Amino acid sequence: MTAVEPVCTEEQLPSAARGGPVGHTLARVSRAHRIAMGRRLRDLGLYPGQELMMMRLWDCGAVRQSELIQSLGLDPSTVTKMLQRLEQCGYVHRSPDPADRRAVRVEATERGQALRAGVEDAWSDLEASSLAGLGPAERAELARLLGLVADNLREEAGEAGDCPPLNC
Amino acid sequence: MTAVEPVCTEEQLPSAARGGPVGHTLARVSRAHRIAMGRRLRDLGLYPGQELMMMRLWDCGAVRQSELIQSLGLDPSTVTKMLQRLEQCGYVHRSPDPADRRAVRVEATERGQALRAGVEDAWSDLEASSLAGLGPAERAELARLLGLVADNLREEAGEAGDCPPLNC
DNA sequence: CTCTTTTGCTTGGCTGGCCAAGGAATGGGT
DNA sequence: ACCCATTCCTTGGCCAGCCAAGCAAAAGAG
Repeated sequence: MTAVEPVCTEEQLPSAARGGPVGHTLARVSRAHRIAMGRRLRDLGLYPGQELMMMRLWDCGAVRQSELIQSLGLDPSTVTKMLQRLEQCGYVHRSPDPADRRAVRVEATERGQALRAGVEDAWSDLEASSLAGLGPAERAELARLLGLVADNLREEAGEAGDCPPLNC
Repeated sequence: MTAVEPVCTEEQLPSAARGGPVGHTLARVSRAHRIAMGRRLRDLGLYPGQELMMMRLWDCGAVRQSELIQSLGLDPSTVTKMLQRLEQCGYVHRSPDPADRRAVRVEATERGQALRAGVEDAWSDLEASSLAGLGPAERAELARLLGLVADNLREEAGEAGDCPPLNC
């Protein structure tokens, strides 16, 4: 079953998107992916997007907020609000950095740590589901191509000279 | 999967995302893509997401709101609010459907039509920028693989039996 | 002809995410 | 020592997008 079924294929892309078929597909896929992830995360008590922040905290332990902002590539205000909510849920603890009174140190609480297994399962599960039918070579190729696009977009985003020390 | 390149490649993916590297990259790429698109759209007076709705209207002329919902795959409430804003901006006109007093007919105004060229340019431009360095074969492969993932996700989303008449 | 279900859309509430503006603290230059 | 630029974070405002409820009209039972 190679699924060449003439069923519904292209989801008829808008003619105005002729100039950007890949981008269009990318947008659709990503939204579906996010929704599917959100469904899994809801059972864990998280909203889509929060899991990425928690991952960073699981990896890095206590971290300055600015490093979170950097590593996630998010707007500072976004991070502030997300952390406020995560703190209110008890997943995260914030404390003033003694060495720099402007800064805030963030770390996952025990409740936050407890989410890790569930989140990892959710990601693995979704990965399996969304890549079903793709062979290892195809998966690798998809990852590679997405990486290229990511590089192009990162470059266009202005700050080409990225890749900072990342001391975490 | 070799990819042990010490450069900068992977944007060091969180270890908790090991189970879903493709999904993780997908999320990042898509966000960057959306932002880059938003930058272009702002000059036109649109917010990211709205252009997809306008495309549909450009293609279909007057359309029932429910068909918009269906074809975009969005939540009804999302569409309602987007249309309210687009209407307030004068890009869209909404009128009650005489044949079905529950329904609403939507169409692009002249001001809305006027956006078309700009949006198409924006999409083409972003497509070129984001796919720079990829050959035609790679682009096709990327589109194909994304399509497969889209199918998988659509299926998982429950309503497998989709593919409605779509009389537009 | 009435009662129930289904369809279409709206409102309210919540999150992620952006930008713009602003307030502290730090650090660099003179 | 001083002042100014930079960094770090917060607040407010706005939009896309979700879900849950709800209301009105249309389509199906009975």
